[in-house]
Amino acid sequence: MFTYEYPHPAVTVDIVIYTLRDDELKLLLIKRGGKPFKGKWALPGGFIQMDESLEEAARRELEEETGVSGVFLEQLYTYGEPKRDPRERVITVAYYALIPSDRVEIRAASDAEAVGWFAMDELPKLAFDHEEILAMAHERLVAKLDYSTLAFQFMPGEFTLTQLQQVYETILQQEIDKRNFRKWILALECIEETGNEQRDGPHRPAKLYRVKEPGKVEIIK
Amino acid sequence: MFTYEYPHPAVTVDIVIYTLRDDELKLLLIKRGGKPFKGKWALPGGFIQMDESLEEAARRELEEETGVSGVFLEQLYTYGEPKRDPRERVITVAYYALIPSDRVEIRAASDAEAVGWFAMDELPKLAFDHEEILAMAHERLVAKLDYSTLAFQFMPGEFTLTQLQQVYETILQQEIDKRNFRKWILALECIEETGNEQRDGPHRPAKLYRVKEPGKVEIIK
DNA sequence: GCAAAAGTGTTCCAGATACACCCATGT
DNA sequence: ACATGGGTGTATCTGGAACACTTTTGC
Repeated sequence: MFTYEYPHPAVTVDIVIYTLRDDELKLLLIKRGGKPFKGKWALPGGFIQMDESLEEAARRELEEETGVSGVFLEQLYTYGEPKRDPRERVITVAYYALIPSDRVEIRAASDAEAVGWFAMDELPKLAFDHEEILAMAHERLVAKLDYSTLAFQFMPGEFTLTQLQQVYETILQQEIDKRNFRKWILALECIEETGNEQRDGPHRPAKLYRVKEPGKVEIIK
Repeated sequence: MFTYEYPHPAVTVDIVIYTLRDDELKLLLIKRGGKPFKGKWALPGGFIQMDESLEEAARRELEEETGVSGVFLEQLYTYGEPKRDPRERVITVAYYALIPSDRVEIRAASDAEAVGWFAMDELPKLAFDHEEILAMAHERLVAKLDYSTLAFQFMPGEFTLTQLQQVYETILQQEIDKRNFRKWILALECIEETGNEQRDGPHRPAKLYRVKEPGKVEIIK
């Protein structure tokens, strides 16, 4: 038992975990195994521990649910409406994470009945205020695609320009001219040819590229 | 006394309160009257109450320190390093506020020895991690000046284009071409002539403008 | 009439957009 | 040989940047 002179809220982290799969933007949801909202889908997350920072808490939860570490993770917003959790006052610090398409590996965590990747257009109703969190995460993702090199965080170690273009087209939901896209992306000087080619059908092989500084997300324009 | 099954952090809000005064960007600091960091300067802020939202807490603190309400206030970032406060685990949700130059009125709050407006180049050493908060607030302010109509939040009800230009020049710390600035700002169609003029010296009077939708901050470009 | 700030247009350049064909391969 | 996706260049448009003189007033 822990006792304080003044009331304290509980603090959680919730994470919007994005990846690209089957040419669709997908995010990870867990089916809640406990109260409240038992049986409803929700963002992965949990209570912070007293000896870890907020980002450490988010990375711990991320790894518990997906097994991945070292991926892009950024704080999104903090939600603290007094009644957002029916149990007690809970303030949640929301993060969003991007997982490269070749590192997806779901692990069912103990406190969830089920885990699943959902496309944006097949989302179930969510627990708490998680739909609001999702809306803000998506807004941020779309915005950052435009003014930063965030999209590279979805790419595997080697990729073709067409694959990269599909990432932009999938998230922005609009077609992009191939020549202009290539001119623009190469002018950023953030990627380089690996020298390898990908051949996967009756057509000319595609050059493979890699990101020069994989961890880095630069502001552009 | 308040008792919980698991340990809970304390949660505070801290506010970076900006205004423009004497052609300088200034922010409000308070001299701490209590422990920890007694006698040091810090951002205004305080513990959240259990029945108010985070933004309500920030607005309450803002009004306690300055007397103003209804001004621009936006969440900045949440800081939660385990040791950022020596007393106990304290997580702070930082906000920043912009006060129009004609509404500045300091009120000394009970928990502060002194209150003062500081220019960016005359800041004292600050308590806690408040310098980090300030750095992020300034970064956000400068960025938003470029891609939104945030600057209007500093303006009084009526203002001249030269005054508006000075706001940009002061915050961005660079000179702007008068003709290009006027062309750009008028093309936004966010301000309109009031019909009044300001005459204040041996020169041609300046037209006065007002913001069409004073509360609104639009994303531009 | 002079000093001081307000007001006003045009040229130039760079970056974004629009657009269509040839290339290398597997079957 | 043909079907498939990979790869490339030019003309145009648009928004930003550079730049100097006239206007109105108070003294």
